[in-house]
Amino acid sequence: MARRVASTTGSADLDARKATILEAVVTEHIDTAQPVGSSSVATNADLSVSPATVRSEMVALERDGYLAQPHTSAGRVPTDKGYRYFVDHLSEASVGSSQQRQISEFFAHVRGEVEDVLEQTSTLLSELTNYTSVVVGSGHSRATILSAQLVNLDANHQLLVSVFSDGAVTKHSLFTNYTASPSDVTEASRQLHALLLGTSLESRVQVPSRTDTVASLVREAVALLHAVAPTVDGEQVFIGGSSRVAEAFDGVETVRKVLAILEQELLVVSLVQDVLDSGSAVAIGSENAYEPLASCALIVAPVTIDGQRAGAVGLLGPTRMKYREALAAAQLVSEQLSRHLLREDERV
Amino acid sequence: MARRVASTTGSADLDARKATILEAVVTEHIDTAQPVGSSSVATNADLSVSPATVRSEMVALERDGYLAQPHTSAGRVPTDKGYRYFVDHLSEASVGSSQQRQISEFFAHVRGEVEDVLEQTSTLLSELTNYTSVVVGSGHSRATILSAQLVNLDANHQLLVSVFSDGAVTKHSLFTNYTASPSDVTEASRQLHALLLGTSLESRVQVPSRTDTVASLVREAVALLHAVAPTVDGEQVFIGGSSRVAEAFDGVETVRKVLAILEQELLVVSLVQDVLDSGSAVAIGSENAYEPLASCALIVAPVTIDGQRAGAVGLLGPTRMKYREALAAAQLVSEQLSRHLLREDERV
DNA sequence: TCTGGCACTCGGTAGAATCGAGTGCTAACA
DNA sequence: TGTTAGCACTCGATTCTACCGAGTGCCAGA
Repeated sequence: MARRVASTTGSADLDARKATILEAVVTEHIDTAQPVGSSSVATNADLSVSPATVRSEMVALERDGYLAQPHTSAGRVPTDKGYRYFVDHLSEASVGSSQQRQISEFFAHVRGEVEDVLEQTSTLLSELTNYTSVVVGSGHSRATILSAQLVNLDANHQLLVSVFSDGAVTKHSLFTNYTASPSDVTEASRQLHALLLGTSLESRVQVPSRTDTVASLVREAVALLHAVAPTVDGEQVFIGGSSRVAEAFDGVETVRKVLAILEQELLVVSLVQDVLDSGSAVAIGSENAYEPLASCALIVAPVTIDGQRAGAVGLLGPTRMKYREALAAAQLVSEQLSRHLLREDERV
Repeated sequence: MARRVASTTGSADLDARKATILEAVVTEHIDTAQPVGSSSVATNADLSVSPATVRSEMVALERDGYLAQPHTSAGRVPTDKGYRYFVDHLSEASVGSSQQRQISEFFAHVRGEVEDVLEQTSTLLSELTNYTSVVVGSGHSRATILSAQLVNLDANHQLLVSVFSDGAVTKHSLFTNYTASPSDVTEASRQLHALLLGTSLESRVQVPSRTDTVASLVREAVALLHAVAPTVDGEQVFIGGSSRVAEAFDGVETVRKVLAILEQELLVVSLVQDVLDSGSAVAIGSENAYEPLASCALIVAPVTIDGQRAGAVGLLGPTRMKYREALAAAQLVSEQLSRHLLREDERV
């Protein structure tokens, strides 16, 4: 398991007692949102030592950057590094059985287009956890093309409609500076279909080199499709429960900043991708590449089809979020979603 | 112009001085978010009377429900009825020239699919006004069908892909409890295309009554398309600048509630529709059918193509929003958008 | 190495005093 | 009759103080 921040200071594992204390502080702070004092740690965590002992350990933990004091004579609060240690040493937890049922129930009955499933999944995840959820559906560059056609909207404006084996349908406008007759378009559409059928967006396709209208249409349509394909443009982002941002923070300004981020799909995609690349399942506070997320944690679980990344599900909450439950929920949902999409895929 | 609330108490127009005072109170309160006192009205509004006179008028305005006092010995605040009067008697204002340029600029250069245009329009509107914007694109029930095809995803799962004259592309999954061979699907697709070409979703279509697989496929596909069409399902909603909700209110709880509403597309559509139906351009506070919007105002301007409602643009802000500017912006954008869509449409 | 004891810090809360914006009322005035 | 100046009054907001207590750091003793 990655321990990015912890490793930067070269610190090894904490000894058992420090670890227990850190865990107690994190747990209680997540629960109460208040600084945690030595005495409550001494009583709650079942190490039979006095508050004074806990205190001296806390001093050490603060020195090493795991804890911080809002001000003298207040309790301790975990730092990002403290949360990081906590998360990295989290005992695996499974989601509650009622939630488990809710998830199975959902995937057993959900039906319809992939987009709808992804959107509903994002709502599900948000309702399960009470955090804002993010579902990213990656492009369909691996899917094969089942159908491609050109539809004549206008003498200079055709619509390229493609259907993919994963059930996706895309449309792209093709504007030409020459005029194509309806019959040209029909013929181009026929050729295009024959040409692209069974290929994927990653395939090389032999386009006609002739210069007549039909050939030009075909050439431009293929180029259009292949040009747009590999960009992030293909990524679909679904945000669920954005109103929960307002539950997670109590400063209106923080809420505004976080919402502003969620509005930018590209940014969200890249944040999620960063977490996936980091090798960890969570980005905590300043680990997020984006400053306004300093008080947020982003949990991400990949969605795969046949071992291929097909997207990701994520949860965005405050750094003091309930990592154990949220991680478990994200993981379970991503697994089930992967399985669900695979099943859809295999039908082809 | 409608004066829904005002008319409920049977009150006629206010006399000139009361109107001036009310306007002054509303204007200042919108600006400062503070209760407005008699003296500042006396100096700012250019009726040459003393604060005492203003005061006695304010008493009357409060009695009639246009103003309210947060507590004794505070200034006055407009009620929803007060805002309503203000809005109904608003002098027409045009948007600033720099904004006007921004809007023309936008519509001169925007290109691509309708959905993209609508989404970008919503961003534009939000940036122009600093309020959260709503753009609703209505269904394409009037548009004629340019193409319809069935694509075989699976023995029991076909995808119905339709292309409309307005450039819209829809897809619907068709699950059958019988098995259709690829050639059946191809044939059904051919028939379907011939059958639907040139019709609109409102047209009656003569479906084959035979019971063979192909006919069944055709019949079910037509039914599927026509069943889904007239529902609100066809409405597309684009929210722009949802983070600005957090700017408009300072209670996190209010922000949460409003965001929660914006998450429900159907609700948003119906709210917008309500305003359109009301005959006014704005729903203020409790005029909104939905209680959590009691502190919000919703401005709506219809988008039309050929006199037909094709959607709407809206702005959601606090009741103390800048009505004049926001109304002007919404109106101008809706006009330009209508023109833009019409141009797209006429090309067909 | 741990612990109990203790002085100390400092944010939060409660209460009192004060301030002042704004009101309502009244009596006089045009 | 409508308008105005004057004035007492109200009440939220602000400031100040005192004080409480949770929590700390340190130290001496077990």
